[in-house]
Amino acid sequence: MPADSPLTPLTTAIAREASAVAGGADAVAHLEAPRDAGFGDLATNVAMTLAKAAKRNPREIADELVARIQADGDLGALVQSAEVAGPGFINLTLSPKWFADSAKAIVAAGTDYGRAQADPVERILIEFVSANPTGPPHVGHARQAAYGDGVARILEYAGHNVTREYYVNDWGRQMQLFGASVAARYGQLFGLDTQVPEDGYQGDYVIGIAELMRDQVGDTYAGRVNPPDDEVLAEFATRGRDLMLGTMTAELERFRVRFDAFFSETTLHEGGIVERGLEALIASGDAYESEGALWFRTTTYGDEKDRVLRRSDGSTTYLAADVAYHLDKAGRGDDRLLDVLGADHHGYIARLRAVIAAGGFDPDMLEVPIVQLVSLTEGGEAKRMSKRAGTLVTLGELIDDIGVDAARFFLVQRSHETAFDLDLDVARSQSNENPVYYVQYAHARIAGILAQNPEAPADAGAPAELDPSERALLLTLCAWPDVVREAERRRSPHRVAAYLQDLARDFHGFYHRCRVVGEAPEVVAFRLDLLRATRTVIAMGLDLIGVEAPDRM
RNA sequence: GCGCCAGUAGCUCAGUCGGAUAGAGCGUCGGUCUACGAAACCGAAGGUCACAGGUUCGAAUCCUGUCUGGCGCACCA
Repeated sequence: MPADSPLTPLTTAIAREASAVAGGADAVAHLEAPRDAGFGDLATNVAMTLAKAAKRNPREIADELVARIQADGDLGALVQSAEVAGPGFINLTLSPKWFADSAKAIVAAGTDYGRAQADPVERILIEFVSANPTGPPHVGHARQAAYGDGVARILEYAGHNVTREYYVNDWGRQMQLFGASVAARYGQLFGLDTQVPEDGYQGDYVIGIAELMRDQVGDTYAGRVNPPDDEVLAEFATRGRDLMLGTMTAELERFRVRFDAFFSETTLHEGGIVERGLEALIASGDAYESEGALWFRTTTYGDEKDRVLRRSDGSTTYLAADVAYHLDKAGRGDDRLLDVLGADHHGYIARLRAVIAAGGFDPDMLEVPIVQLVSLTEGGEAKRMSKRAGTLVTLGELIDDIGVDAARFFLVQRSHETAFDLDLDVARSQSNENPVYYVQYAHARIAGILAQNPEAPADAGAPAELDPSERALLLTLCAWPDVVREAERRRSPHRVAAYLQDLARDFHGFYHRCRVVGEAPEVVAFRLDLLRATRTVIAMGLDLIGVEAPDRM
């Protein structure tokens, strides 16, 4: 059973009273942290939002609302004090009983706290990474992987049905060049003077692929690669792809990212699906012949210019395959398609929407989150990365360097819409300057206390007094369902990371001011609930961004 | 030239369905371990929210314009 924030009943009750004050106008009471903790536990500006509709002074509305809150039996018991401040804010201080009840409720909800809030529930297909199988995944792919998988986890947590898919660009000129490059490296393993094509793949990893291939087939092709014939090239391309995809998925799995499906571009060509897609576009009038080529009239759907589908030499473009692929995806019965693309592909969005629209689907079913670039900093200086020079940092190297937990945390820490610098020195450090350990440490500390099995009576009642740090911690716990909802709605895993830092900070503050073991029974009972609730929320939050929650560090 | 993303503290960035004195981490300075883990806590300094107009009782947030940076504008993928 999905569990709401303990604040929800309060919010609706206050909205109800506010509406009554404003003569029945619709009221949404937004409860949020006040500017200063000294003002109370929560603040609401509901009186100000109603001022216009009710044509009354906001302070007047606020005064009346406060009187009604104090007069109401149920609300009065939960609210210790309510006062009007500033232009019409109402500051609320809640009773210890409310805090104790709320902590209990969160503990009772367990891992259902904040879960399954999606409305409506959708079937969602998310495609991400989709790196060409001609080289190892690099840091940019790592960010897309951390983002895409984080979004997928959050969507699942929210209750959606999610499928993760990887589109494999295993067709065309790049694959041929890759095959030729592997063939050359393979030949070199047998002492042949075979050269990687000038515009081919020069990276050393191709040697590794060639070695793996030699392990598989021995010297079978040794006599046929100098120079290679078409059949041999095709064989090397196919095998090279499979091997590269193998290391790709192994690296991603190490990064805790798994896909439900890999969709091969080649199957679209060989199955005649690309041709069928083009025919459909011609039939619907969305494609036309001009200058010897076949064009997709994407301008109809808001693109800047029309795009070529089949070149004048008869070969099809990348877009032609993507037409087939997206028509296929749109027709599978999903409610929503997410294509996570890198910033260098954002010009492609209009084309993709055109495909969806031309296929007769609602173009709004397609969402294309763009992940901005990530660069690395080390020793205070930008780490230069070049594909040509082979100084590209791979996902595997990043993991070996800073670890999966730090890599995933850092890569989703910032909004995907912002280009950012990842400071390797900070990410590497196992000290207080590393936010991922800061959060994990809070989890481990709680586990340490709970391992002592402190005991408390079940019906202890609420403490008479609360420490400010107890109030702050519980109120932050109350925000969890909102954080998840925002992260889901806006496809923003970074909100989860930021929240975890807030929560860990509140916990560490609480830890330093409040002991658990050896206090009065009702105090132990309340604080144990706080610990359990915090541990659960931290563990769930970390899981949503693919980071582990250790009991010991 | 056109389009997308951005410009907020020394650095890296949150905050942008308009709300009180704009936040965090790191860095800097100063404190705190004979009690559940100091990978921690407490305090201090640090800002013309790129700039200029506009809307509003109220703007980092909305509108217009300008400047700066990244990325993209293929019969490449």
